[in-house]
Amino acid sequence: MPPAQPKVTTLQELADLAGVSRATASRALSDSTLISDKTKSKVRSLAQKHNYRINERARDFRLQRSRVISVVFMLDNQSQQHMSDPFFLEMLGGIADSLAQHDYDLLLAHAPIENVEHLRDSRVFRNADGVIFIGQGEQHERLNALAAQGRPMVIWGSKLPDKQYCLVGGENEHGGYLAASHLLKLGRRHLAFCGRIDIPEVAARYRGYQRALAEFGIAEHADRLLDVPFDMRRAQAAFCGVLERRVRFDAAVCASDVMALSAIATLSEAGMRVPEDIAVVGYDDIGLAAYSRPPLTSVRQNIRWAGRVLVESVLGLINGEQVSDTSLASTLIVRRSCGAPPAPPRATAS
Amino acid sequence: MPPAQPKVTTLQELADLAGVSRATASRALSDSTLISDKTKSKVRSLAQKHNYRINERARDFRLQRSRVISVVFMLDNQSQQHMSDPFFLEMLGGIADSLAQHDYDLLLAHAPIENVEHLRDSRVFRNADGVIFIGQGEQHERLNALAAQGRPMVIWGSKLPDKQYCLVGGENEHGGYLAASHLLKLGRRHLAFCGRIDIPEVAARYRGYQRALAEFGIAEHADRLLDVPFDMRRAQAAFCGVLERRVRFDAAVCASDVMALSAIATLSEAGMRVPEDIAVVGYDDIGLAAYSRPPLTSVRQNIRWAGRVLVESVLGLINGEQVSDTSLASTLIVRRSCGAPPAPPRATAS
DNA sequence: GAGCTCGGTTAAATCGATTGCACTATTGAC
DNA sequence: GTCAATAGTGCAATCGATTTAACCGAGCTC
Repeated sequence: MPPAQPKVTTLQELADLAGVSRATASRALSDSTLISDKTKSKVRSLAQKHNYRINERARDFRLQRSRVISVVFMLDNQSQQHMSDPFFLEMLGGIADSLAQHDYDLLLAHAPIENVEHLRDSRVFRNADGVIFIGQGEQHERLNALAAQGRPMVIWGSKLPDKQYCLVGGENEHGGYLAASHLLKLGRRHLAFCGRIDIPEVAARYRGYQRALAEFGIAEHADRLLDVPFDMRRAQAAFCGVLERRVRFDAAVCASDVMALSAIATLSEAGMRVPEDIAVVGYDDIGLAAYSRPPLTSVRQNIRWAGRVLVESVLGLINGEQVSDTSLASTLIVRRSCGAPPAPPRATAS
Repeated sequence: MPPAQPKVTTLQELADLAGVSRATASRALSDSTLISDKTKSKVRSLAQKHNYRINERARDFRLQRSRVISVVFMLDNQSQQHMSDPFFLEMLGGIADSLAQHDYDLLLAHAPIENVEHLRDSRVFRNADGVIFIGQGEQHERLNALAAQGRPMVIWGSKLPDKQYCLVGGENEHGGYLAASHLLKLGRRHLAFCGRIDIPEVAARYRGYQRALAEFGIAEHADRLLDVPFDMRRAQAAFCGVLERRVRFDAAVCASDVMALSAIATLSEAGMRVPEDIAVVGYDDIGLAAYSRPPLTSVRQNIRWAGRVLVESVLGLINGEQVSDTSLASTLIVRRSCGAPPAPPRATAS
């Protein structure tokens, strides 16, 4: 039977046990050069033996840091979206993984935020060393104001003219271009764009879409810019409205996969065939995209990687490093929802 | 121009300003009965005027609490699931909302945990006042051991024999029964059950499924208990295996919607029709279920509500209250994937 | 006026660590 | 043998709050 070990929970107790001062014990554990090897090993082995674990909260308090990063999902405050889009989960997973690797915790804030400047004095900022915003919403200026105060923060979004904050984003313009030009190459000529272009990322995708149209010498059609919100239910309502207005189109570029799936469901319900009558492309390539019927063509962004970059960036800012913006590649994943043929059987050696 | 206000960041500064001691200022702000109304209002108005906000981290440190609840997703450590199931997001949202209302923060842990007992000395427990586990995985005993140490923790899952911990769960048995008996009532006779029954919740659903079969006097068929994991990709592989083995069935009860969607995709790909050839029922009623083709019939659990109950329970435990287990209702949402007719046109007054 | 009560306030300890500075002992140079 | 440099350690302040116990003055009793 091991001796009834008096639990060693504080540094003082450990120091007493080792017959040294608290200061020495602290330095021994943090491998300070001031301490002799002999003392170090004595303290450490005692710590090991008595299963002493440093009180991180006390340390963080002393060091005036929290080792917490806030993650704010900038939900559309109209749609009360409640982050139902799997995109968010992917992103959150990526961020959480990266933070864990750096020994940081994650504080989640996802209530719809009417005015991000109000966050300044809230837990989001006060209890965290840095903040990651997912999306800019329509609060570009306010984010600028926050960043101007020198708070370590990074935003996932799209580049805007007089941006002051550190930005990580996908190649939205290119993604929109990929989606549209693919449909055009397949012979579609009456494209519609679905999404709210007052959201910067969506606006960028729309610009790429426009560029593709222009390259093919096709005029835009005001009717075919459809104002569809991200959340599923409201997206469906929007598509119903489109059908009622009898807008004619043979292909749709959607700003998210959820939107695209909602479109496919609504259009099918109304008797149209996908992709024969209307080809659809989504955005994000969420897991379920491959399993919808028909499988959804989509623009893929490596969201987990994005999470990682966001974390590295905000930690860089915290450490006072020079951090530059980052852009992540987008690729088109072609599946049947836009009329592409099913994948060919396994390629044979040529 | 307002006077250049020296920033008041600590209680001491506020106290100095009010000409009282730190102790008095502290009590004034916390509305202690020891302090006269006059002093209270003086301190408070000064606090207001100089925009003083208490340092919560310092207070929490003094009070030896964290106002943080850890949420641990018990992922299947084989599948490395990375919580891609929208179910998790829904749950997380519900928990986050509730915690925010109680002024608690959320610490997210979602790495696959081989042994939950290792969490005992980790940030998950040490930096949080309580822990919520989502799912029991296969670690019932270890959860028991943790709970036995008196740590405030609540588990989302299914009731197991000698359970020691506080449990919140859905009516899994009933849910499985609902799904199976619905299919039976529609005339299906060759049911399959898809899911890993070594997971307690799935096992409970399976028991309900068995009960329904028994009520209809139908013998079980060992072949038709399909070992399908929760994650999409592996689920698909599993269904391909089932097809190769030429298992015959005309209906499937799936342990999750993601699994069901994967099933529908795989079966359709193989040339079968849903629901004509095979009817499918899912579980969870995730947002996308209604938008799949065909719309997915599913057993709905009110996940946001579940999140709320989990939070109330763990906070109750922290406050030393007597907390009892909770069971949340399950309902069947009938959609076309099981052959139910489309919803009738709007009902007219009879 | 001594002794008591009581309302209001403050001094000081405390939570568990880190770190600047002072201090001691050892060593080497002269 | 003296002095300076240096290596190793400890004292005490500090982070920003809460709370116990002590204190002080006013009012009351006897």
